[in-house]
Amino acid sequence: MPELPEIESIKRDLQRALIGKKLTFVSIKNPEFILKNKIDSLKSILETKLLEIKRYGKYLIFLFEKEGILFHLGMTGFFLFFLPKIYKKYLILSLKFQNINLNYFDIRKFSKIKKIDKFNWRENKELKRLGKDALEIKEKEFKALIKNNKRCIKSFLLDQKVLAGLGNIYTDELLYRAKINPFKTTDSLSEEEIKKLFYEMKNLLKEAISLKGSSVKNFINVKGNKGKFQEKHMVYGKKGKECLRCGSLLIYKKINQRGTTFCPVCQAF
DNA sequence: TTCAGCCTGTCG
DNA sequence: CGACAGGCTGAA
Repeated sequence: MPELPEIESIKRDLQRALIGKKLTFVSIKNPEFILKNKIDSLKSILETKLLEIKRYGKYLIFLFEKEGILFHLGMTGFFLFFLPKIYKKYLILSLKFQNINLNYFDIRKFSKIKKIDKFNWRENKELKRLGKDALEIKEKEFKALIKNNKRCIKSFLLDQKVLAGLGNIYTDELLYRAKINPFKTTDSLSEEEIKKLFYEMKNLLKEAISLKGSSVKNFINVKGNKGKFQEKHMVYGKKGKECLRCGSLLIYKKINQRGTTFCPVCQAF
């Protein structure tokens, strides 16, 4: 479910509420899930303070005094400061930070939770194989990555090993804004197009973060509220509708098993 | 590079 | 009922 802007929104909400607080109680509500994630126990973080929360790509990293915990929310993972009845059956983990309860849920159970080394958290196996974070990457590095590649631009943007953070919503929205056909190969892009792509990516992500992410179906933030960026979507989930720029009908095709919506005219091949 | 698989829900 | 869903992995 969540891509970079959603994870960043979650991170900011969690930070505001939890930094400096001591983890006083942990309760595992779905032992099979925790077992599958190979977490033997969470004792090492109990009774220690939460010092920092980081985001890298679509990962969230909680740094406690002695150890870190990494979360990847998959398609349908979410945190809430309360426990609604309707979500009880999806509850994985309950954490108590002094006076605040934090519950972690996952509907489809594609998420990942791991204990990681606090000091070298970036060296963790999962994080190490990610490319540069989409918010942090510099124009020069972005250019170099693109030139070093020759598959279609959509697969390139989606590949977390190259660029971390973009998912299906934001790649479609980005390619629409940059007026680039998702099937175009990276080596066919002009300097102009690459530059446009880079700046549109930064703007798109910043705008999405400022509106607290996109809530198309499941995404809710820590307080249970929806994001607002879905109101700004131009193509995602709009196949068959008219392009807001030129009026042509938006087309839907699959790329890498992912639904892809684009305007055949504005984003001509 | 493709494609089933991981799971659960919803929509047509 | 099948197709699809903000993701990702591992095997052919």
